[in-house]
Formats: sequence, structure tokens, C-alpha cells
Amino acid sequence: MGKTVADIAQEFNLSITTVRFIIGGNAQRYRISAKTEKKVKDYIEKHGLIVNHAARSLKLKKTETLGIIIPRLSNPFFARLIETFEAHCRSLGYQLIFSCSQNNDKEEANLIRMMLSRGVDGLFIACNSKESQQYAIQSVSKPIVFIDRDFGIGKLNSVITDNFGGGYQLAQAILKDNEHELIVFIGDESLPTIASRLAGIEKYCSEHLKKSFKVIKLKGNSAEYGQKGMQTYLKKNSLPRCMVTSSLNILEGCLYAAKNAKLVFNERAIFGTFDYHPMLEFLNNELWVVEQNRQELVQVAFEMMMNMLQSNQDEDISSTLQNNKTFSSNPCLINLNHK
DNA sequence: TGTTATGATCGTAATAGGCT
DNA sequence: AGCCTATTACGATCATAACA
Repeated sequence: MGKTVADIAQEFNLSITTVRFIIGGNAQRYRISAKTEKKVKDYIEKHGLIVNHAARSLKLKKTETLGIIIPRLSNPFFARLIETFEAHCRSLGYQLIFSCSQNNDKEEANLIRMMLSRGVDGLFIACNSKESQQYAIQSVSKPIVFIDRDFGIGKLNSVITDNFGGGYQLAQAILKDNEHELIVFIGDESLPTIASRLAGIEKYCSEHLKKSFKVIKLKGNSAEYGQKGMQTYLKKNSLPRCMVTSSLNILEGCLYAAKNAKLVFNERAIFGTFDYHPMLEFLNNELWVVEQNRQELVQVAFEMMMNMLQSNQDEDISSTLQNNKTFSSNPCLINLNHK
């Protein structure tokens, strides 16, 4: 299990201070004999060392813990993003704690307070709304990097995906050599991610598409909204031959509604969606997917965080906390189940 | 009896100082 | 000079003491 500093001090009849000098790499500076240094180091090599991070944090005024708040873990994109964040965090010696705001502004504010009271050194947040992003900026005096969503407030650090470009490319790919009317199921447009996806699709269609396309706007981004949207659509229409959904959850709901209605998509129907999931490979239809570059998103978000933590330590001036940078990552368009 | 003040506690990191 | 030890702050929490 390892030994504590007190164990080691007792073992060799030394003071705790002496042992700490050796552990801290300051043996020579404090004139600890090479003989003593060696025996302590050998002992730690053999038995291991237990460090009390709570006490260390108390002294150092930093916990080497970072917090991340996302809307929901049931969104596969966020689940995978968390996993990438955690691995990155751990590789740099940081502990990551995460919580879900359940798309609720009040809950998000609570979680911010909770994370701060736990002593996180910095926060990554995927905000629910413009108001909650404003609240975070005003109420948090520690480094924040906003992820996935930037509501355009300005003066903040954010790492987002070029959803407009993604939507544009997706429309381009899906409409090439396709005769059928495009049906777009779009989730909550108040989110900049969703609005940008739709804007990209509309931009391409207005530039290149001669025939009409239909946008079905939903009030939320969960599978339930997708299901309801498709149910309503099916009252007056048959299943789309050319369909885009704004997220995996919306696609899930749409497919579920079709299954419930005992309807089967035409085998030549073509789908487009945002965010990749391995289960998509098992669909029979041709499918285009806009996949976000998770590794890049996480890496850049971390660089921003580390920069702020560093400058915070050096200067200790809260006004320099925010660097006001926005990074936009390019998504990748992939084609699955091509026929 | 109810309120406020003080001190001890945890382990770590850094500084000041002591003993031979 | 060489080698090591004692003391303190850090911050929240709890127990005990000292007030009115």
C-alpha cells in the first residue's frame, strides 16, 4: 500500500521534516547526508509512498482537480467527450470530476458552486443557455473554458466545432445525386450548435438546391422530441427518402417512431446526422455523419486551461484570467454503409 | 442559558534555528 | 561546518472555554 512520511521517519528515527526534504528533492539544499538520502529513497522505492492530497492542497492552495459540467451523459457525444477529457486530465496529473446539469440553468449554477466549494482549480462547461454562460463568467473567479457551446457573449475562452461548415458539407454530400426532398429534423435551435448546423444546411440548399426542402423544428434535443417530430410528420407523409437529423438523439427518436409505426425506410433512403456512434454502422441505409474532432477539442481546451492556470500562478491577478480566445475545430465528414 | 471566542486538528511545505 | 529538528501557515470544523 505504501508508507506515509511519518512511517518512514519512524522507521529510521528521523524527523518528518528530514524525510520531506528528501522526498521534495531538497536533500542537498538542506544538507541532508547522502547516506540518509539513499536509505530513505531506497525504502520508498521498495515500499511506495502515500501522499495526502487534501493536506497538500491545503498548503499549496491548489487541488490539481478540474471540473467539467455537461448537459447530459446520455448524449453519446458528451459521454465520449468526458472519456477523452478524463484520459487527458489524468495524463497531466489532474483529477477530473464531472456532473450533469440536465439542461437546467439552476442546476448548472448549483453545480458550478459545488465544484468551486470542492476546490477545483478550473472549470470546463458546456452551458445550457446564454444566461447561464453569463452567470458562469460573472460568478467564477477561476479559469473557465467553455466547451461545445459559445453563445456569443464575448470575452470568454471557448472551444467549439465549426457546425456551420459541418452542416454545409453534410448537405452537399447527401444531396449529390439525390432526387428526393430533403427533410431536416432539427432540435432546440436556441443552442448555437444546433442553429449553426441548420444554418449550414440552409446555406448550401439556398445556393445549390433548385427544389424545396423541409425543416421540422423541435423544442428539444432528446430522443423523445425526435420521436414526436417524426410521429407528427408521418400523419401526413410517408417516411422520408432523404433525411438529416441534428443529433444522434434526434435520429434515435426518428428511427424509433418509424419502428413503432411498423414502417421500414426505403432501402435507397439516405440519412445524414451529426456525431458518430458505432451502432450507426448497423443501419442498412447509406448514412453520412459529421464527426467532431474530440481529440483536438480536448487538447485545445486543456492548453487554454493550462495557460490560464500558469498565468494565474505567476501574476495572481484575476483580471488576466480570461484570455478571450475562441477555437473552432473542423469536423470530419464520413460515409457509412455506402451502397 | 444562550452566544461568542479560542484552540486543536488533519498532513504538507517552507523557514528559522539548534546541536555536535 | 555538517547534519538535522522545531515551528508555522494553510482552511474548515469541532470541542471546550469564557463571556453576557
